Amino acid sequence: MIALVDVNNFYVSCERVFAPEFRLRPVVVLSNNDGCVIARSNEAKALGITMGKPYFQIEYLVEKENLVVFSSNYTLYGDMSARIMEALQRFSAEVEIYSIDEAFLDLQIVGEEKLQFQTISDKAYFIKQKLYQWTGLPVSVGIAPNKTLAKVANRVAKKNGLGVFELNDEKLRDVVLREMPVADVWGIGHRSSLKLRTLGIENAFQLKDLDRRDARRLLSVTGARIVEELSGVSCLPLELVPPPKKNICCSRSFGTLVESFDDLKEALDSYLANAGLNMRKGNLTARAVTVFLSTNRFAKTEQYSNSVTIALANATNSTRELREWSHKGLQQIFKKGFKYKKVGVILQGLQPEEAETVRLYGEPTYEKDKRLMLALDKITRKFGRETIHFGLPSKDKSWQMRAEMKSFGYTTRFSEILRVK
DNA sequence: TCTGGGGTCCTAGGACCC
DNA sequence: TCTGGGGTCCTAGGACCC
Repeated sequence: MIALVDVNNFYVSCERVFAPEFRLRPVVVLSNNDGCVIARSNEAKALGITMGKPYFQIEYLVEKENLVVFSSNYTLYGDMSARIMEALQRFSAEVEIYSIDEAFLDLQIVGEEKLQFQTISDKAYFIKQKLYQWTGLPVSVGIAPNKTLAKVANRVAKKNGLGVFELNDEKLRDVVLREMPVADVWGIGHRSSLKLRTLGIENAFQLKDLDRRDARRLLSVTGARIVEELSGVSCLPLELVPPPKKNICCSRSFGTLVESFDDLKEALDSYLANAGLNMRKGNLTARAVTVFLSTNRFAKTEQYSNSVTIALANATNSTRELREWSHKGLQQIFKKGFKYKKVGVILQGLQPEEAETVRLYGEPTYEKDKRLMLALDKITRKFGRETIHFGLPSKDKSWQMRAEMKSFGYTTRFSEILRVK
């Protein structure tokens, strides 16, 4: 059996671990720049706050409904995620980390556990209790014969008040699928659900019984697999080892609009530094770099957005080299007179460092770059991202993100450790 | 005033090869 | 007048996920 374990309202739950006084109040976590709502407590959901809601539209609820608001604190969430994932490994040899707050497990009762657990559900309750004890985070567990149905079961687990639900029996499965809108099925998005509606398919049970050829034609192989899985066939294996990344992207919206080329360049440099660090962490090199920028897409003023991709003669993981290319790219697409909201960089055609070919020209410089990057990454890891970077020390960084309600790095910085009064 | 960021997979069509 | 068959690689756009 496959179990899907996920943390309830993950970001909110992380905040509540260190601010238990907010356990009964409506809480939301905002996206970068304190832009949109990206996580909600059940109380916040009950107030009608939807996912992706712009914060300025619900700000009045702070006064009116005692709403608690946090800027996102990814260092905290990443660390809490690592704790959950590490803990899960103790309960199963086969764990697929699917997202920051979800994992699929091959769930079995093995060896001495037979004395402890009668059923798979018993074990799931035990896992749930232990995770809460060890991390302070509440999880839900859905159990079923395959991943798609485990997702379905997880959804029931969230609603039934128990936090655990096993979906094995066929009759029970059909009852549950009938209750489930087709758009809530994993892999069926907005577009597909509209297409399905034209065929009169409204719920997951009807989707399960969709003619296989229609499924293939309408929803491609991805959809065909979903239909199979809903009827109990397993098509999606557990991915125990994460496949290597193909692209690494880093971009941010600015705290205030940016007009000057130099400011854009400075922002781009900082995103590239981040992407480069990420790439080298995976021992990868890039064969192309894309730079993109855009004005505020919600503004009523004239819009401009553009991107350029530069294919590199040699794969590289040198931030210094990539920086030169990205500056050339930025120059190509920058148009004076616009107020920019966002710039970003994508490293593409990633391949393992070992696959690098010897350079015909410039090899000595590149060798020096490699040593430079090693030193740079070491310093960054030890002292933080702000310690050392390419370019001139900046003045005001008007482009930096807003994050006015961010909690502390409780678990990752000694200076910000929780104090008990 | 204020509206996120980072990914993957699939398909169709074009370019090219023998 | 008639104009093959089989394949790969790349890219853009669409759709989806958290």
